[in-house]
Amino acid sequence: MKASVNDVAERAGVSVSTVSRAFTRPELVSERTRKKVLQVADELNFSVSRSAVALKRGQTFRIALLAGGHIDWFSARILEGLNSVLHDTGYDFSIYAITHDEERARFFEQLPVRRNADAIIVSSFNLSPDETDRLHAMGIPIVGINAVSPGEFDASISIDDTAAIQILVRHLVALGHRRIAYLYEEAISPLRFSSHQRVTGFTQLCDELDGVTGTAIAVRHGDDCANVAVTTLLSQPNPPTAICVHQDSWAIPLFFRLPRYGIRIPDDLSVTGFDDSDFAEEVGLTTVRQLPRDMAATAARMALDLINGRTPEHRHITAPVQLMLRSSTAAPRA
Amino acid sequence: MKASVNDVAERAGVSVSTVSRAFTRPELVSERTRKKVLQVADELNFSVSRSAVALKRGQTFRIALLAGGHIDWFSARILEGLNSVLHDTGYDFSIYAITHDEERARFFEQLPVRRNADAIIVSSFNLSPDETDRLHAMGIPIVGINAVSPGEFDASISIDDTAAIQILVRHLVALGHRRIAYLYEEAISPLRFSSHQRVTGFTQLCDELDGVTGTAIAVRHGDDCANVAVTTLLSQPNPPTAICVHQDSWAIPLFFRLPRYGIRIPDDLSVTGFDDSDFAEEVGLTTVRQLPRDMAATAARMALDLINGRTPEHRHITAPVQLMLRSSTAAPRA
DNA sequence: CTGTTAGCGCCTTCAA
DNA sequence: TTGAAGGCGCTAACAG
Repeated sequence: MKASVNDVAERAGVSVSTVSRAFTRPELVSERTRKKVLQVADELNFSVSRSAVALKRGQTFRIALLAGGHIDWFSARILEGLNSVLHDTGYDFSIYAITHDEERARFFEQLPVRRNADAIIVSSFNLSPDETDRLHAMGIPIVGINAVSPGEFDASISIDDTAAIQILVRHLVALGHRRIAYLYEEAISPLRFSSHQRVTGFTQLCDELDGVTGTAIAVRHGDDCANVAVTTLLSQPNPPTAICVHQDSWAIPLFFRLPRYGIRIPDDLSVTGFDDSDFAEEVGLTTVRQLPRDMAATAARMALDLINGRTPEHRHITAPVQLMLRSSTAAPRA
Repeated sequence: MKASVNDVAERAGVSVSTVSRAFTRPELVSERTRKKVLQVADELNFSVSRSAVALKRGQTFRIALLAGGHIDWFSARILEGLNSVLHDTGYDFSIYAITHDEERARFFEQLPVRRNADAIIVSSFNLSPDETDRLHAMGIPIVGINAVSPGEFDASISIDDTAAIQILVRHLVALGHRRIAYLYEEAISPLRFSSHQRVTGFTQLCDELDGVTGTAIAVRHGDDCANVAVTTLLSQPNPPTAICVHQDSWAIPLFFRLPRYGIRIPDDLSVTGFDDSDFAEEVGLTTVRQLPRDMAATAARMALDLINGRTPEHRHITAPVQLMLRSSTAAPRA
């Protein structure tokens, strides 16, 4: 059932090293021998054992992925992108799904990755200096995706969250909006997610722009975004005329529930999202597109470079974003 | 940087076997020795190399996951569920993302999993007898999730697709609907996805029920579900009063676009989904809930049992579904 | 171009 | 309770 190089060697009448070479460096083996070996290998259902290669070469052929515990639209794209590059090079994934702060603490304390991954990819996490140090102590390359860290990653690719949110703000201001709200996720832990930069980017630009009032409103985890939105709209005489939400999926409740309470989009309220995820086009949501699948593929290539001792052409990349204009934004009514 | 059992042994003044035992069978080592070893291991940043253990034990500590190339809501839950059980037992994932038919053919021809996974988990695939045979030839346990196969899996967990769709039909019929349409995904290859059973289940029950007309309509991959729906409604004098769609996400376009053309849900048309995925509650979609995360966790436990030579308590499990009544279904208007 | 051999890091008899 | 030694399957010198 399980043939090894020895079995193949014996049956093909060659030595084990020839078998090994026939697979790893075919150019060193004569055409005829190689064909013979490959044929026998096939007959015997042989294929190279990654564990053995790993042991011999001192690699693990495993990539650790540190990401949020819930695989949302973004994380799913990240996995797809990583896999599209890494799978064919023989790499598998160790998925460290971090849901709670305790898990996070445990991860950084125990570093279970030690000696069991060739690289670690950090997605959408902000790391503290301490955490970055711990990671580096493992002695393997660390690649960040949308992960800002005071320390340095060996490589990284991220969108410019600040610039991205400001594009949306400028779009709204150009339409004539002067009172804008931003609904963001109240972080469970202070350093949780890198996208928190959007909040500060939003606030800053609104402050700078003459006559523009920007209000950042925290949505507690588990709270309903629509309730928060309506509360905001009803709690002041001059409510915002536009609401930016942290990510596209938050806009769904707004689209469905606001009209029932007499608030039409975009007539009474403009709404913007973030991500350009699956249904954004469907519902006509103005948003900022990022391409996490592509970002992850790039991150994977950089990781491979670093693992193999090559220097990636670029080590720190800013990924492009694009404003997607749709029907959820319009000029405010007089 | 990379300490091995030898380093730990030397520094702790014991033999390598003692170090090994301190980790794998602590009960065989005296309290004092064990503490000493663990302490030194910590100082040296030691942790057991999975590659070496794998080689020694003849396992791989990898699980192959065969699934669709796009990680949708369902696949993401599957990954979460598998990882929740398998991660802590030292298992990583080899993700075989099958997008095209050629990829599928290549997979079954080359069987790259050979000797590089301890089990294979097949999610949402229908396998041909040939494919099942090929899989079995690898000599590792095969566990199916929502995967129906003429051959046998070593273990499986699936919902009853036929029963599930029929619950929805009966719900609609009880409300008074007599003309019902079912929008299903036209399979790219005849054996593609197991959920095709829903179509036959739908058609069968409608045929059986007196006075009920069921129409199954194929939606081509990439086609817009809303266009298909409106076409259906306008192409006959007595159009359906209810539409069942293949999965929740297809309902989103209906909710958004139908009202613009004067079709209100549920007043003019009842709509049902399938899955109870994230936004279903938000938009008030009547649907059937399945719990893929739980199913995957169960599948993972069965896989572990089979890998370790244990017999799972149940080998073939039918997972529960539940009708989720919401506001997208109502009695048809006279 | 091909064969021989040592050893990657660990576990597991077997012996003490 | 601990130690010594072989070998899991493969690759990379080194030798021929």
